[in-house]
Amino acid sequence: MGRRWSVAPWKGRMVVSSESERFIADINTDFPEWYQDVVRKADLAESSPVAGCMTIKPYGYALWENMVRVLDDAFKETGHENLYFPALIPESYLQKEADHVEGFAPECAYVTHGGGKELEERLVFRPTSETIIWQTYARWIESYRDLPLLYNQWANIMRWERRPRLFLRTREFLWQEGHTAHGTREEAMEETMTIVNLYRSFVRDVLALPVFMGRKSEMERFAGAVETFAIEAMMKDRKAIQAGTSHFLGQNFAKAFDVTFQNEKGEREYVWGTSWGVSTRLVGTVIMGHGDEKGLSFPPKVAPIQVVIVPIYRDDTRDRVLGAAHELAKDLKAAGIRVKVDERDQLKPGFKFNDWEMRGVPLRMELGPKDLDKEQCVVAERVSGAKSPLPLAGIADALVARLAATQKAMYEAAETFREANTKEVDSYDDLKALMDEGGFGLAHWCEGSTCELTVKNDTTATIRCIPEELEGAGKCVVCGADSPGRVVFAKAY
RNA sequence: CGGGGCGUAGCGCAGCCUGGUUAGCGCGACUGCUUUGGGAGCAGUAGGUCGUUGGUUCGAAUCCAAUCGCCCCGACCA
Repeated sequence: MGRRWSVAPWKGRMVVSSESERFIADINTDFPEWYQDVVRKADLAESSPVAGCMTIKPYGYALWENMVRVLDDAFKETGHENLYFPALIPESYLQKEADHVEGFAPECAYVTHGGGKELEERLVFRPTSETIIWQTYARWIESYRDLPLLYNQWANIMRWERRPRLFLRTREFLWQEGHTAHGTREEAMEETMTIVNLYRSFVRDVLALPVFMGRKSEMERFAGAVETFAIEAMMKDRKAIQAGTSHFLGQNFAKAFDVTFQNEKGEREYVWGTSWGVSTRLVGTVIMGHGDEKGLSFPPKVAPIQVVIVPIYRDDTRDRVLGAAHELAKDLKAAGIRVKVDERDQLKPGFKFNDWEMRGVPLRMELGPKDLDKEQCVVAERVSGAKSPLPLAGIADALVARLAATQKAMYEAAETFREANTKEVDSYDDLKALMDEGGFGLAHWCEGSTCELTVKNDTTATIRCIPEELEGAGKCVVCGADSPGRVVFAKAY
């Protein structure tokens, strides 16, 4: 898998491989390789001895943890409680909902032996927990007084994917899955929408990425759901990624697992359900949504390290500079900033600059003896590359403000990028051309599966979602029939 | 599951076609000295069942077969 690097002509020699190994592939010409490079070289994760599974390393896990913290608070604020169901599910449970089993059976992993003996009934390692949860809810729910049930769990999931990629599609991954039960259709639908809107705000305000939010077509719907809603973000290669889903389950699982309650009038009714989730795929979403030719670029709100201090010293100034760096770090920490002092003694500052840029740290502080003499430091921004001196007095407040500005700038850049690569198209030829060059195509669709499939076969692009804001009469771009609105077409992860 | 590429030191590679001393190189690691404001230099040290199994041969990293794994494209799929 050798990589060739172009010769820098003025140097008059080949850039040797030892040098180029420090660099990453070109994001514009070799996106998949770029992705692998940044994940590996930034120490986010690596693949494991078991195909398709990954070891998440501390820097990558910290990113996930930051997302988990914000989301978990948001779930609790909206009235949800956490609990935990086991990973192993009796095979027979999975069989009870017809669409569900059809959707998940091909990618299930089974436990067949335990204690040295073959099990009487195989156990499925959960590909999602609807079945075991609804089986249990049947016992937990008796009356309208037990409703709503607003539960969430943080768990690992196993789906035997055929083509795994770190964070984007792994056989084992981490996620949260909310499973709620309600007394009325309206209430369950409201819950579905509350969560998908929560996901949208999270991705916008915390991950700094704009999304399209909308209904899924019947073809793209979750196995067992009546309606699926999703948020779709654009990656730097102009492909779409589904960043979160929220499902209105209707009474499908209640009927499959006989989950009923007595209403105020004493009548038995089936309960209404929802389920919703986001996963470690969000890490991949951030990587591909913000990365550039220099590597990763993390929004301050989730960056494991928000400010890195690179001390610059010689032997005779080491103690002075390092001492000042640690004092500053203490101040920044007190101001709530996630800060790190890069004390690696054997590396030159220049190397560290590039290293932390590749690893996506939003702000870098350079601190040397000359700065200390002037009671200042030099602050460099990852996104703009701009470097400027800042007085040490009041530095914590100044950096808090810069982090906020960076968060905003990153969202705006992502939005500009998405706008530039999103087009309304009104002919099938235009749609095919756009899907070929990459980007989101907003086109009218008659809601027929035949037309949807035609597009998929011709372009490999799919309908990512059907946003409410694109409603309005028109003619289907494929067949010319009446269309209730535009939908988002794109190639997707 | 189909097409293509690849498994040699922690990482990146050469060697294989045309079998033959002790399997090389760069980076990294370790030790020492000099360095340190945009990817440091010199000297020395350690590090390998050549993915695995079987076969051909006096002799296999090299030839043959099988097998496992990784990457890309496609099919399938959150």
